[in-house]
Amino acid sequence: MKRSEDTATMILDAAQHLAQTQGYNAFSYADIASEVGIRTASIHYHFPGKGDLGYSLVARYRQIFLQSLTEIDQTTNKAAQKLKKYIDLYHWSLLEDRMCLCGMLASDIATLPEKVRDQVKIFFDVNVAWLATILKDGRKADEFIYRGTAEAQARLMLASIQGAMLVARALRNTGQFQKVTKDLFNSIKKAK
Amino acid sequence: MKRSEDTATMILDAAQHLAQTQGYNAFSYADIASEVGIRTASIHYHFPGKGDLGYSLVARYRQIFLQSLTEIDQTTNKAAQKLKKYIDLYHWSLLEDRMCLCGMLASDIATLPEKVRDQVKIFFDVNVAWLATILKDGRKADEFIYRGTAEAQARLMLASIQGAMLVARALRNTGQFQKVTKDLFNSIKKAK
DNA sequence: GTCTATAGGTGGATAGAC
DNA sequence: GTCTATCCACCTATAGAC
Repeated sequence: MKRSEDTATMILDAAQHLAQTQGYNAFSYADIASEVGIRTASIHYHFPGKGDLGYSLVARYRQIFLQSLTEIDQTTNKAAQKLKKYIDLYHWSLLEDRMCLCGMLASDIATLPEKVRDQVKIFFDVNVAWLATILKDGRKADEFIYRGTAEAQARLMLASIQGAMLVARALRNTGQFQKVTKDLFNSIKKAK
Repeated sequence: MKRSEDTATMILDAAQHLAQTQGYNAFSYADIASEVGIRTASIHYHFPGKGDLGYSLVARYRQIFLQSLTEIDQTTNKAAQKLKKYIDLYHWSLLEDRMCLCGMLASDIATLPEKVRDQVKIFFDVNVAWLATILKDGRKADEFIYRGTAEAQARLMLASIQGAMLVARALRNTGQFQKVTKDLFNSIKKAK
């Protein structure tokens, strides 16, 4: 019940938490209202329908995620370090028992409004594009070694990370995620 | 509206289809009733609560999946061939726009009854155990090459395959799944 | 075993007072 | 902007006739 921030933000925070832990179809306006400490009618004032809420949710998530990627790009030049920090982004989320928001929405994809679906798609495309750049740079710098195109490897890594989160949460075993992503990292890391 | 089979089976078939395409929280007894051509009360006769239905659903899925694995073991001795057929199991599912039932339930894990959760966990454990055996045999037979333990590699492959389904469905691109799993296969296949 | 009828609860959503 | 009050559709579930 944080009362210091503006309501729209508090609603989005609560909705995101619920969406990441339970899924799009498992939370209600009542759940959000209860977490924020307001009434459901107030939510409708800020987000007329659940579709609007979902759209704003993913749009904000994408934007913040993109900022994180930019920060990673600025803090180091080593591709291997960048990749580790990228994996950490997801790891931190998992430590709070949160799935990636878009990984979660991906499972609900058939029931999402078109505009929300598009946002999820864009999120994955951005991830693949960023990863492909890192992988390409890393191979050029002799840090990574892998067969095929950088984009193909990027798609494999995105799928593996999302799947690792999904399975680790089901097994209630965060360590599983760390092991899998470490092995994934090692599979392309060039031995010194 | 198949009337030839027994009702319980028809209910499970419809529920499984809905669960794999929409998720556990996105389908109702009314949806099943409509697909089967009966009333919701009839479903409650066979499966008193949704938890009972969910449990029976995963238990049957596990059993049928295990049969498929046994069949694979019987049709070939080549580890590489077995692995390909294993991936095909998931691929066929995806061609009908179906996620793996347990991958889908994994995303809904926080909202599932305890007994359903346990079934999902067992499904993943069975997958890892079977994959680990194949990977071990394949390495011994000089078909596969990978670092680390067979079990670690098995966990990576399960996560990658589940994630590949998740992302491919979100992007509405089945070809993506084929590419990713092919690259995954090639990453451990020993060149002749 | 399947039906009709219905209960009690919750879903997203709106009108209008403050 | 937030509230109370309310709407209707849908949810899971049960009782009892057939």
